[in-house]
Amino acid sequence: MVVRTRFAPSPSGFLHLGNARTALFAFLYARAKGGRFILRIEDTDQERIVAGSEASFIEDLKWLQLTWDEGPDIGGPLGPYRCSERYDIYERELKRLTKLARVYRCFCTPDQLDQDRKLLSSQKKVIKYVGRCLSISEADATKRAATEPFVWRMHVPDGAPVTIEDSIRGHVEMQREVIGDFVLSRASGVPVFLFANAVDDALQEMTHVVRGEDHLSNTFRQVLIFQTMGYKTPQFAHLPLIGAEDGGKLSKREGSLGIRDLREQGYIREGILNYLSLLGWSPGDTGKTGEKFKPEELMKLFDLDRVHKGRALFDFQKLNFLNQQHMNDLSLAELERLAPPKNSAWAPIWKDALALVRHDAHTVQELYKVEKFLGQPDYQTDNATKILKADKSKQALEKGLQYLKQSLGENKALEEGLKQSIQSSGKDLGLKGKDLYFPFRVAITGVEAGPELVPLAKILGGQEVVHRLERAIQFAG
RNA sequence: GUCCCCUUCGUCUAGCCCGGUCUAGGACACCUCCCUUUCACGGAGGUAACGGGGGUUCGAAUCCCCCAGGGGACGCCA
Repeated sequence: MVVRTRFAPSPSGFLHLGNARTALFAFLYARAKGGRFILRIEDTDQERIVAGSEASFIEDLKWLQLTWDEGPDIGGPLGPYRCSERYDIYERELKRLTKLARVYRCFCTPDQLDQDRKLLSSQKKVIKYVGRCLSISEADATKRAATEPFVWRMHVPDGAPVTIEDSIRGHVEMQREVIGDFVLSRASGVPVFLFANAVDDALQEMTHVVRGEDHLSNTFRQVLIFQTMGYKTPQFAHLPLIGAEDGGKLSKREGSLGIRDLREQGYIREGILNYLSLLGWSPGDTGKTGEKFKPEELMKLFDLDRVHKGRALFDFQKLNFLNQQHMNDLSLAELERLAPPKNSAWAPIWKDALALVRHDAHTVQELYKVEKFLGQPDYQTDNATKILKADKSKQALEKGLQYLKQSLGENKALEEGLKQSIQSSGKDLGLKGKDLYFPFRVAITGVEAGPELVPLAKILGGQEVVHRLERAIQFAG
């Protein structure tokens, strides 16, 4: 049996941490089992479609390289892969279902249904359809259908509980009495998600349905559809939901947690994928230390039965760590491509500059902190002022500058020259350690912390280093 | 309100199905030390958890029951 999984987003939103993780798990499972991953656009409700949403999903999924084998853009043997292009199929299947189960027209207005629900709620009863239209005769219903709007409902008779054997949650069951007769298609004739989704999963031969836990209660109704229509019920896997860092709902912060946003903030796909895979799943003992996994490794290791049941809270710190780990695997050329110099004057030295700060950066964006060292240092800050105006700072810098000029005049290499100049200056004045190096560091960069001084000086060039030392001496004076 | 699901370090988790090997392991973060002219990287340590209460058992994080807390669903949304 070839495993087939799918990701079926509604084109009303965008790819965010929550649905990206769902897509990832479905994708990884298909890959781990040598199966196929399918993209289906769930656009049954035309009113909710947001322009550009589908394209945005496709772009972000492609960026993450969660590549699909069948989908709306590339087609496939069991298409179409967009719900809006499958209305004739839903119509046909609804007609078929009508002959297999008690499916009836419901003429209740939204207002009536709303009142029913309020009453039920006040009576502390299960909120479900009251069955008002169930008793309308077929003849009457047909007659009224000519002039009144109606929806199709499927009747759920009492009986044995509906059960699901979930890959993650195990055995789950629901009493039929609490399910209620549910809507299959709207007054407009368009099927609702519950029905269309089940039809699509069946006809597109999905073997595994991987989705969020928020769908769990829908699943009982869909199982009823699968069973009465003679479809093969897929294996379900309901993923735990992801919560925000503060323990609240992720949706509150959805705006800042879009995959697109993370990408713009400088997270790379390997880091995001690695982090997301660990949100609710763990590989168990892999025989190696650490939790860094490349996408290719995940495609081998992943399995649904190792998904955790409890919900996970999103944590930027771990994302940062893993992103940094994966950035370490990138070559300087790749880093430069991801973070090109913003100032064209820095282009010739940019790669060397990135090399100085690459291990310091959690994200691609953080690489740009090297700009701070390439640009003119600011001595006006409290710390810089304090260090430059300290007791022997000015003298140390003057001595150092003197040695450096001499060294450069003799055409010695800047790296060696600067190092010796600082040391000689220290010897002359009896300075060492931070008292000696901090004035030079601050003179050249403006701050006490940063990349190694000598390599940085090499990038800046002798003339620039001399210039900065002179400026610092002037400031100190 | 009703139904369903969940609950191990601050966070992500291993272990749970098949009770003892768990004085509960790993990762992130944090702290300490080493490396180092600084920060970081890297290396070595450390602090830190089985939601509560009953049972079953010689023995329970692991099995059973109750409670509490959290989440989800209850739409002519998906």
